[in-house]
Parts: sequence; structure tokens; C-alpha cells
Amino acid sequence: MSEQELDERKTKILHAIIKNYMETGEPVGSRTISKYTDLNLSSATIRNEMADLEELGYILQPHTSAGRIPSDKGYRFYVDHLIEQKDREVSEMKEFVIEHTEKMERVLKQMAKLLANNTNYASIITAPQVHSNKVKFLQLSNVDASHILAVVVLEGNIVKNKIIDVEEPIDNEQMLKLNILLNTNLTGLSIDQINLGTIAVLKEKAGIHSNIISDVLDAVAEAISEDEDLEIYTSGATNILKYPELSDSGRVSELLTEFEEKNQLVSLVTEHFSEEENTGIQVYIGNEAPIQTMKDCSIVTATYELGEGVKGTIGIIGPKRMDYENVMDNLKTLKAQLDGIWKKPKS
Amino acid sequence: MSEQELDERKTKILHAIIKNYMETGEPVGSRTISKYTDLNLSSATIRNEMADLEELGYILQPHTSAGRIPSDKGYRFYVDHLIEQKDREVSEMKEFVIEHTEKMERVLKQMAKLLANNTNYASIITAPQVHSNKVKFLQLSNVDASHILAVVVLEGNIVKNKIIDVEEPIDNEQMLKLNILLNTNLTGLSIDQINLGTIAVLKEKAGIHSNIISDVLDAVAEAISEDEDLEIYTSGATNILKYPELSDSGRVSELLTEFEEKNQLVSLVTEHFSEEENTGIQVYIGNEAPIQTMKDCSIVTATYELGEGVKGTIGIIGPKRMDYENVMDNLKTLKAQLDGIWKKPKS
DNA sequence: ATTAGCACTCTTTTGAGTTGAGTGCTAACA
DNA sequence: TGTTAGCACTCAACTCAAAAGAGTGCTAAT
Repeated sequence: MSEQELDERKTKILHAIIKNYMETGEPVGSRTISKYTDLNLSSATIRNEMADLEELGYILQPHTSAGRIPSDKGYRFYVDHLIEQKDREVSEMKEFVIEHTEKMERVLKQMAKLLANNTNYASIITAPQVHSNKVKFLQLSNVDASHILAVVVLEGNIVKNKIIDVEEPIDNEQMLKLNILLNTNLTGLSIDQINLGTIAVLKEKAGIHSNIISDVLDAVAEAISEDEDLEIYTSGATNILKYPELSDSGRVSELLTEFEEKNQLVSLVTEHFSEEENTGIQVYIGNEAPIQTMKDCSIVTATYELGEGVKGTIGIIGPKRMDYENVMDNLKTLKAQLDGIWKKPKS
Repeated sequence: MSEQELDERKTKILHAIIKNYMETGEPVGSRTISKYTDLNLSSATIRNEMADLEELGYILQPHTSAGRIPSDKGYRFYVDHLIEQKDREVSEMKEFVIEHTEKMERVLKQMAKLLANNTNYASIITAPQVHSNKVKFLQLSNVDASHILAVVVLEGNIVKNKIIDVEEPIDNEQMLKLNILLNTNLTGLSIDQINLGTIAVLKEKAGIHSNIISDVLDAVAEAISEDEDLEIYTSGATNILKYPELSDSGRVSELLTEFEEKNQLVSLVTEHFSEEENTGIQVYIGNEAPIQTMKDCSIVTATYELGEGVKGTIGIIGPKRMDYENVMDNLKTLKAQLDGIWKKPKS
């Protein structure tokens, strides 16, 4: 074969095969290609070219005497070189305005739903990870004799709270001191920065209440890092039932369970090993994905960024023959909407 | 037929049919019954009895020359009269200890999972509804120049919070007054009791800040009633794939979508029209359930009660031939664990 | 009242035959 | 040398009838 692996004609044929297979989900034969393209070649010629394409690994046959379907390599080529980068209308998405005061959780759920409806695939969104997010405000209050409420507000107005059991009540004056102490010492620190050293200093300064301060700090730390097992919102998981190649009984059960459990999905969303430089969108085709169960799926993800270091992921999971163009456009639009949305001050 | 609709022998046969069908999921024939019971009757006799039972509506034939399966009426009879009320071991459940400081949400998710694993059906749990729950503590704090944080603690240590946008900052002294005002006027009131009248009074008392007080109250009200569309946790939805009578393609999609959307499930959990007096457990068989999609399912629910008027529901959804005994035992145990758990002071 | 026996019904399974889409190869052609 | 027509071959999918099997209802004997 020549220096360039695919000449123009082969490219066109490959493109035609993939396009057709994406629409029908059926193996596509030489005759179909010869009839429905402007190449004006006979089926026999197409057959020859197809044999070449198969040898090169771009397409494969489910069995002798069946048409061809794209291989992972074929899809990869399609995604990398064949997709047109047109700016498409993604109407609903554009109109979708996010209010800043809206609870993040609610917005993300909404987004996941919208994305799933728009694409007809399963969608997945993670809340931003706050590892390096900073504490903005912190307050303890007496709820009743034996309970203290700790509230922590993080950069981006993410609010965490926790009820703490205490042995003996703390009077209001002490509480005020404690609040000032905590705020002056912890505000502006990122979560990673609150370590044992900081805690020791705090304990010392707390004086008489040093015995409870560690309780409190534990609780605060817990509240902050509470979703270390990060929140994942999914929607449209049942969409996979629409694609016969994924829904043969046993397979579908595995896939849906994966979605229900969610914790497996984390790996999809934390390892961004093939991030593409310009678009910020990653595409995993078949076995490229880190989850074995999803070897018959493709996964497209985008990372959004609320502020420095505060990142989340949005993604779509569907059959390999998914409509990559539409999906990528949708993700791009959504990413743009989410980027920095909670960072800005109010509208 | 005699005054008593079912004599002892018919009851035994019906019982045997149901038991057998629950295990196998296949229509059961006269021969099977005659062989595997201690009745010592020939299949012919059984056949005669079966014909009677069919005429009475307790069993039915999918088609001529097939065995019998229980009808809804049959299941109902089974549930009402045939289940033995033995105190079974529900080991894992017993060991499951709930910490009071644990976030409610987390506990409920955990419970749902446990229940689904224990039974192999789909489980559903709702957070307690707080309509008539009382405000215990309330606090506004300045987060930054343009944001106020409102935190509300309800009876049962349920914490709600909301960030409020404000036009102009409020100084600390004013904030203190506002807090005292709110706490003295709202603490102890139930959510239903905070109406326009209360709000008008508050506004008047607020004086110079009356313009922002309605914003604040709106936000507080919103925070409190935020999940008027009440939180529902499900687990094990994919378990329904295990029961062939539910999983013929089209059906399964509908069912799973129901679970994903969740909002339909509310009706299962709010209308308790057939509550049974002593056990506190409700059983809906087939069409007795308020959701059409679930006409081939049975639903068993139990209501737990955290405090006065603060109720939630736990439930199981499975095929009609579910193991009612096991399910009801599980629910009973779980209900006992949940009843009043957050009401009590700390352990 | 119970049971053995038999004819009958209806689903499920099986397997052979047919169809049809698609391929690979060869030989002819421009 | 690249393209095409033609033909034999393959293999999944469909059809259809026959056979098997499970179960019933009824009748006559016990």
C-alpha cells in the first residue's frame, strides 16, 4: 500500500459505509454503496476496495456473506478526520439559561435530562470536584442543647452542612469566639491545605474548648469532602434499549446495572487520557473506554471548569454508531454554558 | 358452592399452586400438584378441584391445555390468609445500625440498596415529608457583599439552605436583629402555618428592611418546601430483568423508564388506600396499584414515621409471584428501625 | 368420592427446504 | 492497468409442516 494509507476513493467509500451503518445499524453491502453514492463505480469495484479496507482494519465482516460494519479503527478515523466541523443549531440548549442562585444539583439534573432527550443516548454529568476549592465562609450555631450545626460555604457558593453531637452545651459567647477563630484561620484555605498542622494550631488557640474543636474540625472536614465519592447524575439510561446491538438481554442488564450503581462510571469521568487539545472533548470508542462492560459503546465526554481547579465532566454514552457530530456539538454548547457559570458574580 | 367459599382441600391445592408458581414462574399442572404434595390425590381429582378454583376466579389458564397460574384474586387470598406470620431471621437488616448524625439522604440510599439486595426486587424509599414539620432554628449570615446564606433546621435535624442574592449589603448589627426577629417569630411553627398573615406581621416588624424580608422569606419558604416534589430513592430497578414475565422487551422499557423518571412513583407512595390495620404494611397486587404500567407487578409498601406527621414510605416492586413473606418481613424490620430514629435524642 | 384411561387441544421444538443478500474470484473489456 | 460483468458459493433468516410434550376434560370403572 502507498505511503498514505487511504487514498481519496477509499476514504469516500469508508465514509459512505460508516454513514450508512450509522443510520441503519445493519451491515452494509457493496451494492448499496455503488448505488447510493456519486462515485459511479460498480459493486464489483467497491468489493475490491472493501477487501482492501478490511485488510487495513477499518471495517470487518460479522460473518462471510454479510456486508461490512466499521471497526473501532474505522470509527476512530471517522471521528478524527471525517466529521465536518460545522456550527450547527442546538436550539433548546441555547435558550437554556441558568440562574446563579439555582441549586447546582438541580441544574445538573436538568442538564442531564436535556442532554439525554436531545441526543437519545444516555447522559452523565458529574458535579464539580472541589478538592482545591477554597473555604469562603464558615459558621457554627447552637441548634439545641446537644447539637451544633456547622455550615461551610465554598468558593462558587457550594454549601455543605453537618449536625454535630456535643457532650456539653457551649454558651453563645464561646460560640462567637469559636466562629471568629475558625473564620480567621480557615477562610481562603483550600481543602487540601487544611492539614494536621493547621488543626493543631487551631486547637491550641481554642483554649478551653480544644477538646471539642477536633470534633468540630472532623465534622467540617467530613462535610467538605463528603462527596469524595463524587456525585454523578445520569439520565436516559433506558435509551440504550433503543439500540438493538446493545440490547440483547444479558448485555443490557449489565449496562443498566452499571448505570444504576454509578460508582463504576467514575472511571469514565476522572481519567482523561486522550483529551483533544483544541475542542476539550474526548471520544472513547469501544475498548478505548476504561469500563469493560462498555466495550460495545462509545463514550464522548467534555470537561467544564467552574473556576481554577474546580472541574466537572459531562458525557454521553451510546452505541458505537452514535451520531458523533450531534453529540459533540451538544457537549460543546453545554460546556460553554457551564464554564465558569457559578464563578461570576450575580447577573 | 357451600357457605364457605373454599374448603380445606381447595385451600391446600390453591396454596400448592401458588407456591409452585412462585418458584418456577411456569404454569403448574395437575400432575405436579398430585405428586409433590402430601394430599395423596390423583391428578384427575386435582383437575376437578382446579376446574372449581378456576370457576371461582382464584386461578386461570393462559390457554387451553396449559397449567394454571394464580389470578390477582388468588394472590390476594394468599396474602390475606395463607402467609404464615413467623418471625423470620432477617440477619443483615438487624445488624444495620443507624447513626443519628448520619445524613438522612445517605442512610436512605443505603437502605434502598440493602432492601433491593436482600429481596432481589426493586426497592423504593422516600424521604420523610415535612409538610407539618416544625422549624427548630433559623439563621441568616452574610457570605459576601451580595449574598446571604439562609439556613433552616427542622424538627428531626433536617437541614435546608439557600443562597440569596441581595442588592445592598446588610451590616452585622442589622443582621443580628433580623435573625432574632425571624427566630422569635418562626421557631416552633410548622411549615403549613407560615402563611401570608405571618409574613405581613414580620414585614411590619422588620422596619427598614421590610423590602428585603419578603425576598428572604420567599427563599426560606423555597428552601423548606424545596422538595415538595419529594425525594425518591430507588435501587435494584434492574432486578426486574430477572423475571421473564416482566421482561419481554417493550414492557421492560416502560417499567425501567418509570423508575428512572421517578415522579410517577410518587403516586405509589402517597395514596395508602388499603392500609392494613395491624401490620402497617400495604400490598397492591396487579391492577390494585395506581400505576397502569405496573399492572403485572405487585407492590408492597410500609409507612415509617419519624415524628408526628413526618412520614416516609419504603416499598418493594416485583413480579406478582414475589416472595411476599420475605418481602413483608424485610419491610417490617426496616420500618421498625426507621420509626422515630431521628426523633430520639442522641444515643 | 376417587381414579384410570383416553381423546383432544394447543404450544414448543425440530429440521428440512427455500430465499436472499452478499461475497470472492475469474475472465473480459476499455 | 483499472474497471466491470458474471457466476458459483456461503450463510443467516425465514417458512412450514411434522412431531413431541404437557395438560386438560370427560367418561366409565372402582
